[in-house]
Amino acid sequence: MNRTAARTLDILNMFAKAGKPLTQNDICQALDMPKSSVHDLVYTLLEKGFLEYDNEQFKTLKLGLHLFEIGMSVIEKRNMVSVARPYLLKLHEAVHETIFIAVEDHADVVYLDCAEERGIMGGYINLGGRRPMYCSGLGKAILAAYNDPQTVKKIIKEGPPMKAHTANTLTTIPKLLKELEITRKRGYAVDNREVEMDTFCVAAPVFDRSNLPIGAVSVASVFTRMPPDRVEECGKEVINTALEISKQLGYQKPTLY
Amino acid sequence: MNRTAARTLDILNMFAKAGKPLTQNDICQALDMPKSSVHDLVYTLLEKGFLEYDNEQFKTLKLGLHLFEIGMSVIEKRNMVSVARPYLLKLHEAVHETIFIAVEDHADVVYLDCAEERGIMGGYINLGGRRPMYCSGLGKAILAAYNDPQTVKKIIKEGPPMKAHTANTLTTIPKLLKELEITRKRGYAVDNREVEMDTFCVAAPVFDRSNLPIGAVSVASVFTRMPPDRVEECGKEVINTALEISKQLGYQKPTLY
DNA sequence: CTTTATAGTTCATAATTGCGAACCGAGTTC
DNA sequence: GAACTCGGTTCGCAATTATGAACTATAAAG
Repeated sequence: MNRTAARTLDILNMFAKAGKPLTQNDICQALDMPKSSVHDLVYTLLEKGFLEYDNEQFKTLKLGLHLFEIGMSVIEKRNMVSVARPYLLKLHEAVHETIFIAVEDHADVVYLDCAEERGIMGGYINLGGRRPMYCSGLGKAILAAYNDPQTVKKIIKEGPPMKAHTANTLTTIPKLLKELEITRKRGYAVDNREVEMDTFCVAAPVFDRSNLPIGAVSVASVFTRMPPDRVEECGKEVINTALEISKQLGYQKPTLY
Repeated sequence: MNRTAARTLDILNMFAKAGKPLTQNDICQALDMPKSSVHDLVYTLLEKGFLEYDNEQFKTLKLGLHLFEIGMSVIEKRNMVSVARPYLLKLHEAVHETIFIAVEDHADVVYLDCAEERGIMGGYINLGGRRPMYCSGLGKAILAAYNDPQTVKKIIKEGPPMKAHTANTLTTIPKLLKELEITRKRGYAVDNREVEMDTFCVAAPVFDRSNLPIGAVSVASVFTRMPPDRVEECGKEVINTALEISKQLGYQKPTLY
């Protein structure tokens, strides 16, 4: 790896994680780099608009708007999102819950878009944010769609060890595989308070023209609003929506899933 | 400037602009770099998740999802957007047109958020996208708010020369300054087909606690839907919305604007 | 099946970058 | 007001990176 390039990218990552303006010195400490080296890279990042000075505090830095621009261009080109949008809105109309669409990335799901006022979930989820696949409805929908224990194991092992977020979290691969078996039969995945005390989701996978799962759609709600018959209803809706999106993306197989 | 860092960032920019997967060779040509140098940097960008291989075509590269994550984190921290969102939705309810919120960046406005189904504007505008300030309602709202010809000149000169996008575009600084004078008196800015043949916008500036304009809100529509009395109506609404948002951000002065 | 073209990889050495130490400037403390 | 602190800047030599040329892999053409 090229050290200079790696350091440059590490600095960007650091700012993204930090969530607050930082000084050059903060970078030195966190990344264990000499001041003079940080100085040179920060200068370049400033020149290129990837960093800017914060107006509030003297000599503190933050990520430049330019990175927002680049970030948006990433998903504009992944056209699942644009194809899916009208379907997400329709699903939202139908169930009046927050709708998410996400893709797999390493052992996580990454939230790409939502239909609903942001913040109604208590601000837990940000677009661009991540969750481990094993404890997310979206993640389990995708994993179930692979229909292959080996693939599931491989994916999960790419990420950090499974850990309990709540009493309901599945923390071993056998438990997860059994749950995926049920998910496949049921047709939709369920997150029954596996990552937060009160959230409850149902989710279904989206396939592309090569019949591989490329993402998932979810209906996210709170536990108290989801008695069994409501779960069933939302499950049917989310399966339908995911299937319609899949068809738009060239999915052929008349769904045995 | 640090050449390695600059090249690394240039590669990211190139992918963002390109809008399609690229090969290492494409990079060599576009950025005039030797193959071996590109190779090293691409390797690092891949390792760090800033680039990934495209599944469709062998050995072509595209921007990694990780950059979407970073991009979103940029605006999460600029809290005007989160504060503004409910107001944008309310304004949308009131006027049933597409609502945008944008900030200034160099001589451009950058679109940060919208309320309305994406794509209703014919896909002209993407969140994260840019327009020159001089031919955008949002831009003119911000410029008018500075209330200082020197500042306006300085900002406009940061960008490329003013150029006509349509017959209505203002292409000289004196014309622009005169228009800003009218804008100030009227209270809202107008884009009367200055950048596209049929779009018509009204916009008003958003201020922060130091009473400086930090962005603007617009109602974007098409020319045929905007007779004078409708413009007046939307103008009043957008001024109100911008003011409410400004107040939330600590704006004090009871608005002489 | 040989040739040509295209894209990527490797490697030794020239060219650039990294870094310690010294320095600056603006606050704070004693 | 001397001494200390915290953040940033400068500079010359040691350490790392960049690169041309040679090489590999794969696909397309003859």
